Amino acid sequence: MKRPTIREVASHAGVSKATVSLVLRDSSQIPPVTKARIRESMTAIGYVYNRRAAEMRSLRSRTLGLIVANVRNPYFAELTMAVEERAHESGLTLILGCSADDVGRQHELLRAMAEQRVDGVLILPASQTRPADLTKTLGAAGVPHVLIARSVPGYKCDYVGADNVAAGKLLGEHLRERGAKRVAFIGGVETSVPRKDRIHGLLDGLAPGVTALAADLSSERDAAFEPAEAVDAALAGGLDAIVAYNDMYAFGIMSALRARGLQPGPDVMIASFDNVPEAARQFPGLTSADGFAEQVGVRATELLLYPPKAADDISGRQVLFEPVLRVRGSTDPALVAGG
Amino acid sequence: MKRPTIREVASHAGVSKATVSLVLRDSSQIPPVTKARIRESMTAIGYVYNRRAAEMRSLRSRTLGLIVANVRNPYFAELTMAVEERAHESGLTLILGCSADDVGRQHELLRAMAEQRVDGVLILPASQTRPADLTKTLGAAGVPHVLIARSVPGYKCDYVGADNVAAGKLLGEHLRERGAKRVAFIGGVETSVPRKDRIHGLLDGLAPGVTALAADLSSERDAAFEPAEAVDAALAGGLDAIVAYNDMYAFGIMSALRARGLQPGPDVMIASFDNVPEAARQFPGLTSADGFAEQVGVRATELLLYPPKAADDISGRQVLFEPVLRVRGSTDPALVAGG
DNA sequence: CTGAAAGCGCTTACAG
DNA sequence: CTGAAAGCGCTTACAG
Repeated sequence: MKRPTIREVASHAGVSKATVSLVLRDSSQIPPVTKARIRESMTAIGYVYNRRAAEMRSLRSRTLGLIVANVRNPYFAELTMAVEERAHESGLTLILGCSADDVGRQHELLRAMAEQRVDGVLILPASQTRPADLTKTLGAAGVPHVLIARSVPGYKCDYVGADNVAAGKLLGEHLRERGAKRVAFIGGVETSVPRKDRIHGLLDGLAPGVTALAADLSSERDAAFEPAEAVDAALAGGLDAIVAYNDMYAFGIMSALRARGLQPGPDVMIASFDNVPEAARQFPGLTSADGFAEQVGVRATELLLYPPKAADDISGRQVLFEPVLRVRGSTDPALVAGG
Repeated sequence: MKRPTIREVASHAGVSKATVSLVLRDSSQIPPVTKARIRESMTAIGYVYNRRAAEMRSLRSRTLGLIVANVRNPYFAELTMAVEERAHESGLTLILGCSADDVGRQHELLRAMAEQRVDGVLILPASQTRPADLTKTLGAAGVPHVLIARSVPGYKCDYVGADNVAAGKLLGEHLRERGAKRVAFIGGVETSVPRKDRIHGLLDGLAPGVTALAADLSSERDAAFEPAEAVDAALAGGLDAIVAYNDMYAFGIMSALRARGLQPGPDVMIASFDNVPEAARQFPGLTSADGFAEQVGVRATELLLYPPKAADDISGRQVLFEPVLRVRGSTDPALVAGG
């Protein structure tokens, strides 16, 4: 099935291809009457603009790539929607790739996006990503890009995310105030930068008081994370609070606690990071440090669309969101009643 | 920044453009030694394949469009990931659009995808979609497409989704067996086809026994759904069970019940549709009819990639998944213990 | 205000 | 085994 081109439109309307092209872009050079006539020809023969051909000639793609590990985590889902909306507003088409936190898969996606000549890429790097992984693909192809939510040590470029160190500290201080004595950290991939940052901040926030973090309780788990196992190990060590790497881990941990007859909150405090909407819907509600999913997505897209002036810092702009703690029943019994 | 083209590669390697092109597609016409030499030239000058140019010439786009209302609902998130993975396996790039269940937005997305010359579109139609909305864009442009999860009355085309009528019936029978006497249905958009199907099946499943559905308790809500309000209305009518349009509504309803001092399960049974992973993590676990998110995504992608033979039915293939009910503590106190 | 020609970066026959 | 030419569907100067 051959689709009509501007050539067919031109001959149907009795004008040249160039004139049709100008009408397509609604040029003021063409008188309204002519425009109307040519547009009638378009609908008459069922013409559909071929944007890819146009973009090839003008050497732009009006396309934006987004790579996330996974869209099942509500944090990334929210972020993805924010990016899609912002891209759509700017007339850009969004290409989505899910890396499954796998560097090989991520590499294929980056390559495909470079070959598609995307105008830019937003990437939540897989946790094992090294600078060379990004240099080889994005760098070599000269594709503008912004890292989101996870930075890559030793790789300088624009970055947007929550301030994980500050958020961890806030959480640590909160638990100390709530009287926690022994706190375990559970979840996250060992190599993850946000994980290190969160633990770092947490220790800082817990330290000033008498509260001691039982560092040996800090369970490190990979993708095959089994909450029951981690919770058993933590409980065996004796503890009164658990900090999860993020809300998704926390949900699994809460369920594991209940299965052991323990009430999250009254029996063991639990708190985490991201503050996905589901955190508020748990029973009891889950205390969580906001991850600013939507804001991160929007700001990252804007950074990509509006590159820095020559005067700006070339070594990479950093946008960090100040932490906000959403305190709920999982660390404050007074808030368990619901509502 | 001008990127090198096959022309540069050709002159660097001392061959013609055609030879380079053949190497790019790993043609067996070119001897391995020549290939190796040309590939060295590519890396030497930093050549990146321009897939869009290639596709324009060969009149394919190797691109697939997916339109969902929103990816925040874990059901659609799961479906989106399944589609992305399946597309990636077939060497296709995924373009994602979120309609926010808005027909206008959906129209813009469909138009953009047609202009991008996607090879096909998977669409979860916005609930207000009429046949003309799809005919004008996809039909006129001759873009192959498959509807997922929601059909459009009066529009014949390939469709993949759960069997909502059968699922509703299963749920109705389950509640009848559990001794429900008065059941309210809450949530969903009034015009939604799955909603009608679910209610239809539910009534069928409840009917054979003495159980009576208080039809007047069936609250219809739009995007501005306020669970508290709906729950109050339902409780005022007197009831012992609530069926939610889907799990996301159910979570809000459970939270509203708790805020009123009612235990989901023991005090008011609650069940819903989709069976997103979060349903199992609620406390108590939420009884839900499976929505087969992953399977729906995979099958729909396959339908798009492997169009029917000429001999097949032209009026649209239908793939309906047989319902499976996941019974949990929200309708069976024996299962509340957790685990 | 409109047209003829060149070209975006590839692939596709067709020669040799 | 390799090259010269035409063309995918547009846009972009440049004339007139």
